[in-house]
Amino acid sequence: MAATMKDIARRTGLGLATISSYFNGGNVREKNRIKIEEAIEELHYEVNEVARGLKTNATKTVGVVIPELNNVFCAEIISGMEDILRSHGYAAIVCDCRTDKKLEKEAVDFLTRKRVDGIINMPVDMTGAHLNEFQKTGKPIVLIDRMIQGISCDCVLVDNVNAAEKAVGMLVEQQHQKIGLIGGPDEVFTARQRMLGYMKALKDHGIAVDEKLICHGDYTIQGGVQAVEELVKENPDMTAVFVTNYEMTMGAVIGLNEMGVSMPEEISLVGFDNLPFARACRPALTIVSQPTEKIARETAQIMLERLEGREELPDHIVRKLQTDIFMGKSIRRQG
Amino acid sequence: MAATMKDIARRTGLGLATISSYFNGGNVREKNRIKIEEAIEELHYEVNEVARGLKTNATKTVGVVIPELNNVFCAEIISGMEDILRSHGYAAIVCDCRTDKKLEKEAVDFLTRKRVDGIINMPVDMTGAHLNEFQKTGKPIVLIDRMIQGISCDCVLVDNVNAAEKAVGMLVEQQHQKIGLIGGPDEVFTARQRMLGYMKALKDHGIAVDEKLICHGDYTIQGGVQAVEELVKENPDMTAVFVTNYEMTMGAVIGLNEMGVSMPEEISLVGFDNLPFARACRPALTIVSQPTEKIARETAQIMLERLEGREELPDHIVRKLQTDIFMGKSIRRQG
DNA sequence: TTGAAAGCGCTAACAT
DNA sequence: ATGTTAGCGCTTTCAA
Repeated sequence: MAATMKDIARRTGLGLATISSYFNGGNVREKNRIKIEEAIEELHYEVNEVARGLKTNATKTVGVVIPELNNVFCAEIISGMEDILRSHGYAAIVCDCRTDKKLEKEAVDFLTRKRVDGIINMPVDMTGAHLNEFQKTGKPIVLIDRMIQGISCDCVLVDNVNAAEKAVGMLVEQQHQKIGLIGGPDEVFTARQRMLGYMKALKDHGIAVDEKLICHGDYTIQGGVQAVEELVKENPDMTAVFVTNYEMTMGAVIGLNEMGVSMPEEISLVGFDNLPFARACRPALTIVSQPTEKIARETAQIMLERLEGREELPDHIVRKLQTDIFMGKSIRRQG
Repeated sequence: MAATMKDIARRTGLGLATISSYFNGGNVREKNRIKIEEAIEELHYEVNEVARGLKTNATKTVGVVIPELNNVFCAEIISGMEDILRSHGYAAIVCDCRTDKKLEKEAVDFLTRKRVDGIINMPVDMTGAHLNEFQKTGKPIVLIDRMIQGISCDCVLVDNVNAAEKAVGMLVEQQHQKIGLIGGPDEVFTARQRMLGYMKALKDHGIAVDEKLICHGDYTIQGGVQAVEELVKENPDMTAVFVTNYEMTMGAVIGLNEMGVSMPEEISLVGFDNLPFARACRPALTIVSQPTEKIARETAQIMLERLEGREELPDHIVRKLQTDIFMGKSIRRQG
């Protein structure tokens, strides 16, 4: 069995409170401090965070619930957050719910039982039902990427309407008129926002929205392949496509590739996310690039402030970040 | 505050042991079971796993320490493992150590304090020093992808020598002789294995190993870019390259792209990992494909057996999995 | 500064 | 089948 504080107390002849005080930054006489440190060394003592958590009602652990770890956008954000959280002594329990509402609810309940100090969630269930019970604990929730109407909590978002607008605007500037959209599932917040931006850009330039040019993918690679195939088949006059997430962008490139449709000669393309992939394509892809680093940092910081912050914070913080465009060579000037 | 078992006891008029028994599958009279369930419902009771963990000395949590979450190979494996672990009631605390030995040691100590029931590790420090203390707890360790000499524990590996041999063999069959290697850091186990396979393949076909054709990258995208640029510059007679991980494969494709070197006309290429990326390239890449799903499953299963298994297991299980080749069009027949 | 003791929420003997 | 009780390892009053 691992050594306990009791063992240290016995070995040093000191009381439990003194040892505890030592670990919690209290004042301990110099010679006792030395005795304690020797005992720790010899016994290989490591604080038992479980016991501490039970007593203090704080586990120094935050739960992270996301739709797919196996999705570069999510992985990058988690990687960044975990780094910051751990450097502040917090562990991250990551739960991948496979874009499944039932699993998402289960994950939140699971984390509730684990008594995590807070939850960071990129929500799948847009009703927020999965968070209701947890919210009653009064512990902080930070939502990433997608807002939920009914839930009042902090939120780190990306300005997706603007992102899509800029992307489609660039195509229009190059004289494209028949611009296809490979959108995401209609129930996903970001997908709706990006669709909105697409429509806004068209309308602002006096181009009519054509339903036939809009295709709802499912944010997966295979979905992107299918969508682009469908779009190309159904719209011989289409000259450009805007793809609204990374996986589908990759899928669209695969699809064009395998159909033998040349880019940008036959079809111009603006994709989403993942700079390295954009650079690896031939020709390099023009893409919307999301600030994953910044999302990670903001989210972790807000969570840490809620957990540790002394000063009063506003009721719920909403941060909206802007995207960049990486200019590749996948857009051809039309006409 | 959250409801406790005491609250349920009070509300139902039953004793603590009965409630505990209810939660742990003991026998409880039907009418009491109903009373308990009503109380749970009304009080929104959720078991406190922290308290349970303190008592049972088992946290139902496993630690996962990896070099980079932001690396598709790692992300895929974690995603798969987490799924299986959670479906068995285990949480996964993921620690990304950024390929830093110091951070890796810190992560393991951190997890030790958190009293995780076991650790899954894709090791960075090949001396295994970071695991010594944890191993003294007697709790299970499962290593992924890289074996450590000094540490006796379970291990799920990929047959990387064979993988590289097959890959290089394919190039030789197409009459390539001057085959470049973009290898990984020399201190990484898999990198050495892949290098071994490369050499073995050349020797078996009577081709002399040329140091100038070997380049050590760092397993990153940017490293791949640099490596391919160097190799192409230094070796005008080189006709093919074998790249030994996904990030560098992407980097190599970017490099060729940006140098304007055509593939496979000027340079044939065999890459590593990530089927979708291979398909998205033009032309599609021929790659070595690692069984990430299977690695995840095997690892999680071994861990679960160590944690729950009644039957006696061998001292340390070593599983070695085979790779596949995905045939793209990035190899040109030479001469 | 240090020690004694209570208690966080749960499980597991043991007794009934 | 159910109740009583001790104790997991820690923090935190309260006294000394």
